[in-house]
Amino acid sequence: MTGLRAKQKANRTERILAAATDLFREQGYDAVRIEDIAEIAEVSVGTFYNYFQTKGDILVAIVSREVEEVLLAGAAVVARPPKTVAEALQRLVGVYYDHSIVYLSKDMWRTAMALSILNPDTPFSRRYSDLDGLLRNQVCSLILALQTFGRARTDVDAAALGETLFNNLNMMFIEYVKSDMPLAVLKSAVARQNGPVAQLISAE
Amino acid sequence: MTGLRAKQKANRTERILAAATDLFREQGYDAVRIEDIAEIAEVSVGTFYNYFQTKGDILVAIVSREVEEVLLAGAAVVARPPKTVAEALQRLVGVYYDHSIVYLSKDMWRTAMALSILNPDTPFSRRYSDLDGLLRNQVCSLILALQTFGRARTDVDAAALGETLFNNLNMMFIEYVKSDMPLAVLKSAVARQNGPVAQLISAE
DNA sequence: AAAAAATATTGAATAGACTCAAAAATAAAG
DNA sequence: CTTTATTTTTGAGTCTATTCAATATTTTTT
Repeated sequence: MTGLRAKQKANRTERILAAATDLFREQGYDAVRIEDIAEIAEVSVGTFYNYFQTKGDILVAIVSREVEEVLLAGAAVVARPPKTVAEALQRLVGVYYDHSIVYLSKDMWRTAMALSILNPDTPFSRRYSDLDGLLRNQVCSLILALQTFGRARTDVDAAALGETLFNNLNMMFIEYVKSDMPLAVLKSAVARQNGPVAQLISAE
Repeated sequence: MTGLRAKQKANRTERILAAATDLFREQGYDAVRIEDIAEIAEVSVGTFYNYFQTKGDILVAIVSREVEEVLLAGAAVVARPPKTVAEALQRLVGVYYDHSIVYLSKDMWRTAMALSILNPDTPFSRRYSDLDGLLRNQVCSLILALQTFGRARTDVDAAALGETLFNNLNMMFIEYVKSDMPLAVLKSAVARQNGPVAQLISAE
């Protein structure tokens, strides 16, 4: 039975998250003050800090929600991968990138990524890192699936290769949010980078 | 002819950098206050801000100096690469990592990387990004050198592959500074990841 | 349903990064 | 060597994330 307290807690968490999400999107992370979030969420500053450890924490929480969506979208690609290695990789990468930018601004991504490096031991940073790990595994799974379907050579370590490919696409996403690069440029750059690997591991 | 002003400016820059380097190493980035740096460097807080835009800026400046050393060390490996692809890659990676941790703590690296993502347009962040680009090129050059020496297949895009390999080793370094992973574990993880690529591009 | 215990909220106080108008130091001009 | 102009330093003041002791609310006990 959910007591009054539990209900209020869930309610406040939701209000704070919603307020922060809106404000971060509208004004950018830096311009938003905890006071602003607290006011819109109708709680005090102190209460905000009862629900989230730091200002960065709530951003990482918001971004983590988004990464969960990305993960789901990626799973669909792994389940029915395109025929060739190059196409399959590009499809997965495209899904990742497309989903990543629907709700979150570059500013929010940049800040969240920076903060997860800066404070890796915060609960939400851990969650974010875990999700990153799941994405990495997903790329490995894709390679494995391609091997299973006879599309890729089976004499290569799928996990090792998948990790490398994921780390590359992740680092390229960082470059993207750091700059004013358009999404299309990011995608074609990664396609080009994946080219040699796709060529080399494709089944003859 | 260097006037009095120019001399004093160079002198103060040096004092501020030295003070900040020592303090960051001793106490960690967060624990050091601008006031502390200013006091040891024998300038005022305002003057500090005349020389560096932000607290993060000076850290990125310090780290950038270090990356220049790493770049030099890497050049030696590219000039005379080991015989096999796997060995050559591992030698270069090892040189990068070994040099990176001589003067800078994990805390300093973590903070510098996070800040270069957070404020990519600060002058020192640009410099840091540029240096990263040079390191990336160095990995590409290594692949190219291996191809030239007949150690690697010449039918693969060396630049594309080099970028991927660099982005991977860079991302793994981030994982390393985020965690309490020992250096040896980092190195063997990257060696494992590079395995498939080395195998695939080695000349028959 | 009153009292006691446990849990949560609150906002004034703290700390430290950063700013900026006045003062000082250096350079240039007369 | 003065005077004027230019550049630099300075530190008190501002802003905002974060803390914490007092207060209020909810739950448990009697």
